[in-house]
Amino acid sequence: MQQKKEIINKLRSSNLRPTKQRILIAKKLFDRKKTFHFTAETLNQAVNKKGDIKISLATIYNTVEAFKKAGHIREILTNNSKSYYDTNIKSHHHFYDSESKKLTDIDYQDVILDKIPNPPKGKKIKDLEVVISLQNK
Amino acid sequence: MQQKKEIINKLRSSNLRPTKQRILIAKKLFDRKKTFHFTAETLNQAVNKKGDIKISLATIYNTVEAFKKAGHIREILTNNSKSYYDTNIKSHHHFYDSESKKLTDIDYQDVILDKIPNPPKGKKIKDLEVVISLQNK
DNA sequence: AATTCAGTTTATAATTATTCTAAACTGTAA
DNA sequence: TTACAGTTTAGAATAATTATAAACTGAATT
Repeated sequence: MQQKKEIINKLRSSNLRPTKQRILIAKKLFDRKKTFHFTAETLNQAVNKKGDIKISLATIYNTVEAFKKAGHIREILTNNSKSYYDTNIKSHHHFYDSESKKLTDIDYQDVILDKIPNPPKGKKIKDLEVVISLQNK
Repeated sequence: MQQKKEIINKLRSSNLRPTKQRILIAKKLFDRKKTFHFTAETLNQAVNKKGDIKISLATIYNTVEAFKKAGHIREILTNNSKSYYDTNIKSHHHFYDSESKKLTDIDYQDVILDKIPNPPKGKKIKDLEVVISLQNK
């Protein structure tokens, strides 16, 4: 469980002023046992469900972008029109269920890459993602 | 080089009436040596550049969707807001250059997966994609 | 504690990509 | 040649996201 102080430090350490809104969003995102997959829409619902304070959708977008830039969350590849994010920032892989449009983490040790290509000249590898699309049997 | 007849057969075989527009789009897509990566926007430009006939953007979208359903093209995972497609329909992988927003095919034999996870109960694997994001050195 | 001000939030407008609508058009089967 | 389902089209509608600019606020300075 992340204490408020920890959250404030996390924000401060990435040059994000710890505002009421950011603290509340950070709590929703990081104060949980399992990692969390979300879109701007689902985060907005989660954050504005309870009485608390009302956070505008623009702030949801701003904050998600700021957290992404700071490396606190990462964006996941899908071919859905919405952007999906994950609070698990370690390099890892996903199942994408095209029926339910839900993502699930794949345990890191369950994908083993034996060979990966060299990047083109002048480029380096920033990230490698494996996405396994699922369909009903 | 795909002859007009071949293209018409391709369309017919997937129950797509071979209209002027579809034939022209199919030529642009399939009558080339290398596989082709495109978005609705770039395809629209490519198709409407030359004098030929004018194809509306709605038809571009309709046709891309129809070709995708028929399995003549496949959609590629990116986290760009636009949809990217590939005329290479064999399962294969990509580099995604986040600076130029360009995709490049990775030779099939250059990625070797040694282990992949079992799909969840009731689901089967539809596709597996590896995307390697690049950044400048 | 009051002041200051850059950083932040907000409602709303704007933009971008895509899908929908419904009228006009066209390939093809009869 | 006709008839009609399938297709195309312009333009409207929608969905997700980003931009704008006014109001607000955290925190450094007085």
